[in-house]
Amino acid sequence: MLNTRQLQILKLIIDDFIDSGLPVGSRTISKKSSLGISSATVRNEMADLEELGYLYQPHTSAGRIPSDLGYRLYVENLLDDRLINSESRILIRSLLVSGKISAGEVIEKAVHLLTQLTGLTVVSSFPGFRKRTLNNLKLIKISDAKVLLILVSDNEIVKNITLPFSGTSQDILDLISNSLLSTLKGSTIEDIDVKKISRLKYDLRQFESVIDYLVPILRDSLKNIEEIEYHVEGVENILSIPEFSDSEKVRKIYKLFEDKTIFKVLFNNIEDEGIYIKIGDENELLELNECSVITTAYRYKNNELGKIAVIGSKRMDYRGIISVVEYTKNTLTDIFSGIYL
Amino acid sequence: MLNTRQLQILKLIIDDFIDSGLPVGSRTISKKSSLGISSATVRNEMADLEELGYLYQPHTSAGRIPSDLGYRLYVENLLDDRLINSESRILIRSLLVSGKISAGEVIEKAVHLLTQLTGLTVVSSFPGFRKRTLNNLKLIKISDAKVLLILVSDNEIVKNITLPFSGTSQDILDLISNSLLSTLKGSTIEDIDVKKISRLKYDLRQFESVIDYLVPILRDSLKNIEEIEYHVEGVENILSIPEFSDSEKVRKIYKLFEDKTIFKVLFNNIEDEGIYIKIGDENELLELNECSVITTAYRYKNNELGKIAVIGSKRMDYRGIISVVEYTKNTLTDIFSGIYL
DNA sequence: GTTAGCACTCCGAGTTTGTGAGTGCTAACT
DNA sequence: AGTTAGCACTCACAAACTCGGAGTGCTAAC
Repeated sequence: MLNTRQLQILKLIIDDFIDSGLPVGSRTISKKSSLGISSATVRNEMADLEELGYLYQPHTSAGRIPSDLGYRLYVENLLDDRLINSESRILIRSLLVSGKISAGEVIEKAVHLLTQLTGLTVVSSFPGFRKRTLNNLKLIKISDAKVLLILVSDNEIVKNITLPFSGTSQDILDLISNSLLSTLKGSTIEDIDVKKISRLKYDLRQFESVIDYLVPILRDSLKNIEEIEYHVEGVENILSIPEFSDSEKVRKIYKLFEDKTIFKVLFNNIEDEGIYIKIGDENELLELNECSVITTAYRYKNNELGKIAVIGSKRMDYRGIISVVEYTKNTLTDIFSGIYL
Repeated sequence: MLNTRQLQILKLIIDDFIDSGLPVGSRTISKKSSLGISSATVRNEMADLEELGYLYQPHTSAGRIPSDLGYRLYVENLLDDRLINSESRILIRSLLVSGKISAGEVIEKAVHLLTQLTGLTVVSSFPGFRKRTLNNLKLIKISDAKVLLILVSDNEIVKNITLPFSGTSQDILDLISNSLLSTLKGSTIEDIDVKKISRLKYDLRQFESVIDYLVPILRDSLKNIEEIEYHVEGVENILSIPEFSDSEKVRKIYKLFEDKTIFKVLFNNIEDEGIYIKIGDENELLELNECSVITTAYRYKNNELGKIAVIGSKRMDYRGIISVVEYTKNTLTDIFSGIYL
């Protein structure tokens, strides 16, 4: 569709705009280009590129700015090979020594690192809990009126749930814990239902009244378990996007991140480990239509996907950020595949 | 020092400035005041008040703005009786039905409510953990390589600590848990030391090698326990303070809240259940010298203090906010004193 | 002690002006 | 046919200017 020279010019314009944030004029390109081309010629090409929708002018007699379509072409065809500098590589790779800490903490660390390295806003999701099978379980007495239920899934996620539950001792709770565990171990969390729990009554007939009391509480609590855990960091970096100099817009974005339900939308359609890029209006969330979002998924124990999104200005350094995100994703996949544990 | 009329005028000026945010002129006060006083007279009084340091002019020929000293006088002597509207009262009182949920969750809910009611930034601290005595403890196997240590304090705080610990079964962990608990129950968390833990070796001679492995890990983990838990909400409301239209300042504040060590400074010197007010430069943290901070402490189980701070513009509605904060504090104290459990 | 009156100050909003970067178009050149 | 020099034109942005209004301090009279 576009000839080589047009592509070159488009790339130069976008590179320059990403760098400066100012509309790019024909003279700038003429001087930068190694084609030995005059500004007049560049102007002609620019007019064509604008007609095709890759560029636009904020006003007559201003230089050009890439449109969303222009960025799209840029990220798909005009990015140089992804490369990641060795400092970043070493930093990210340091996640590997985290065999000692929990999976959730690894993700937190990864999000923190990505925020540092990109200077942008980073969001991650951790694979679901409800569909996992139960591996361990304990009831722990906290006070006369409260008991803590600890659930451990096969993917090492731990959930603490506080239950209102009085008049029992830790010894009885231990017995109930063990019974519960032997009944439920291997079920998926979402499959745990009253029927299964009720079986307890027969195993532990001497505590029937306790069990009667516990069952409905347990059922309600299990229903309320959050499906996915999210981590967010660097929201304040939104402030450095010039489009958000208006503080009302910034507040909207903040509100957006406070309500974690929106992350479902953010990670919608991310179904493999590829790098997904959404530019401006391509984002479903219209609060983000001045942003670009780079998303990918890491593989958790070969069968589930955790997700990572980096949110920044449309003028972000796509090449650098994609490479860092990709490297982080691969590292996480490696860690969770167990190779390095 | 100041006569009644001067106080009245100062109050009118500050009320007006809090309302409008614009320098207040003599004519405005002359019209508002029920004293039947001309603007010229007000001007004379204003000149006096300025000389005494309670007011200042942003420039000649502008109206007056209260100085930090003026605000100080205002909050100490000129506030009407604190009153709280019944909707707020009901909302806050609804925290009482939270006997079912954990203390930490109650605080979170309270912080959320305060953010809603004040429209400002709210920070809270929850009483220390290290100085509490240990009430319960469990080791739970998460995977082949990881064990979760659950600690429960006498004030119902629960800590999860993941330990790298391989090659053992839940049965052995249960035995160790029980031994550990009987050894440590009643110690304060910070008093748990290697000597005490080592006693295990003699109780559980058959698992000597396991214990040898566990002790140093446990010791290191206990050292790293966070003293105090903090909750923050509504940081985005900082954006609506006009002094923070400069986005660089906002970033600084955000950075401030990311590093929770600063909360220690914030809650420094708050040692009883009174209402503390810091205005502008009175704040130790110079990032907050355009803000006012209202702080108080709720009583936790009669012997410890949790703390609450509301951070907003110097132009905040002191009366309303103080009353809401005070009512929340009292409600939390009631809840944790156990009266309503 | 209070107030009317007045000269004075100064901000801020609106207008004017000038400049520079950029454009599109045309005509000449290769 | 593609490229380029040249030129008239456009427009945003910044600096300079103008002007009205809100507010002041001071003085003199009440």
